[in-house]
Amino acid sequence: MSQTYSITELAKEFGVTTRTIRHYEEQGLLNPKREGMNRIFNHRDRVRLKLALRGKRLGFSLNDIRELFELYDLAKDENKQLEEFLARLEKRRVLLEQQREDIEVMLNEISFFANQCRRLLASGNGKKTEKVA
Amino acid sequence: MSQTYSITELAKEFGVTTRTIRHYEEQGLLNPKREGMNRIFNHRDRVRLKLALRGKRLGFSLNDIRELFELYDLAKDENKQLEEFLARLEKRRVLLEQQREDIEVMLNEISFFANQCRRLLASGNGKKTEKVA
DNA sequence: TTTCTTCTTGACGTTTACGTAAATGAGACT
DNA sequence: AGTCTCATTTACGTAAACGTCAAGAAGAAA
Repeated sequence: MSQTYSITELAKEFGVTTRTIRHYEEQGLLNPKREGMNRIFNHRDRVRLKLALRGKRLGFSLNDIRELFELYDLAKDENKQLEEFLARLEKRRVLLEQQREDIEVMLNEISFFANQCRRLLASGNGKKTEKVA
Repeated sequence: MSQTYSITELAKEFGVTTRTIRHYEEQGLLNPKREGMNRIFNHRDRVRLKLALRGKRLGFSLNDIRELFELYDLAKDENKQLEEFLARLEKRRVLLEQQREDIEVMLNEISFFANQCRRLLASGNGKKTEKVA
C-alpha cells in the first residue's frame, strides 16, 4: 500500500553507496523487510536514513545515532523512564548549543575574512598584480 | 617574554591527552619550539589548539583543519590568490550553514520531546506509575 | 646518588565507518 | 539459453584519530 524503496533508490536519493545503507542496517539503524533476498525499505526507513545522515553531518557516531533512535522509540513507548529521557535530551541539547555557538563563531570569522578579501580585490588588488586590467 | 605552555598544561586546560597534542603536531597543526627535548608552546599554538578542537566538535577532520590554518596563513600573506581563497571560504560557509540548519532542526525536535515529557510527568505520569505520590 | 616527575620518541593496537572485491541468486530482455 | 541488471553475503582492506605500552632522557628533590 504505502510507498517502498529499493536499496539503490535510497542510495541515489541521498547520495550514499548501497554499502553504506547495508552498513547502517548492520548497525541497527535501519530495518528493511525482505522480499526474497532483496531489501524493501519503507517510509520509516527513509526517515531514519535521513536522520542518520543529518546526525553524521553533525559529527555524531553511528552508535550515537542508534541511541537517539532508541530514545525516539522509548518516547513513543510513553512514560517509561521519562526523567532519564529528559536528562539525555538535555545532554544532547547542551552539545548542540555548543556546536551552534561554534558555528556562529566560524561563520563570523569567515565573513570577516571574506570582507577583507573583497576589499583587497576592490582596491585594485594591490601590489603584484598591477597588470590586471 | 610572552606566555609559554608545556604539553601537559595545554592538555589539562583543554581536556585532551598529551598524545592528542603530539598527534596534532605530527599532523602539522601545531609548531611548538624545543627547549632541549621538550616542547614549548606559545600563544599561537594555544589558539590553534583551541581552533582545532572547535573544528573537531563541528566534525571537521584534522586535514580539513590544517587546510583552514593554511588558509588563515594565506590570508595574512595578502593578495595571493584571493579569489581562490574566497571560493574556499564560500564552500565552508555553505557547509556550516547546512550544519546550522541541522542543529536548529534537532534542537526543535529535542524541545518538542522535552515538552511532551514534561507534560506527561506533570499530568500525574499516566498509567503504569500510579503509585508515585 | 637515588628517586620522582615530566618529558621524549618509536611503534604496534584499536575503533569507526565504510571501500572493495569475489562469488552467487534471481528476475527481465533478446 | 544467454546475458543484463540489480541484488545478495562474506570477508579482507583502509584511513583517521588517537590509545597504549616500552624504553629512555633530563632536571629537581630528598
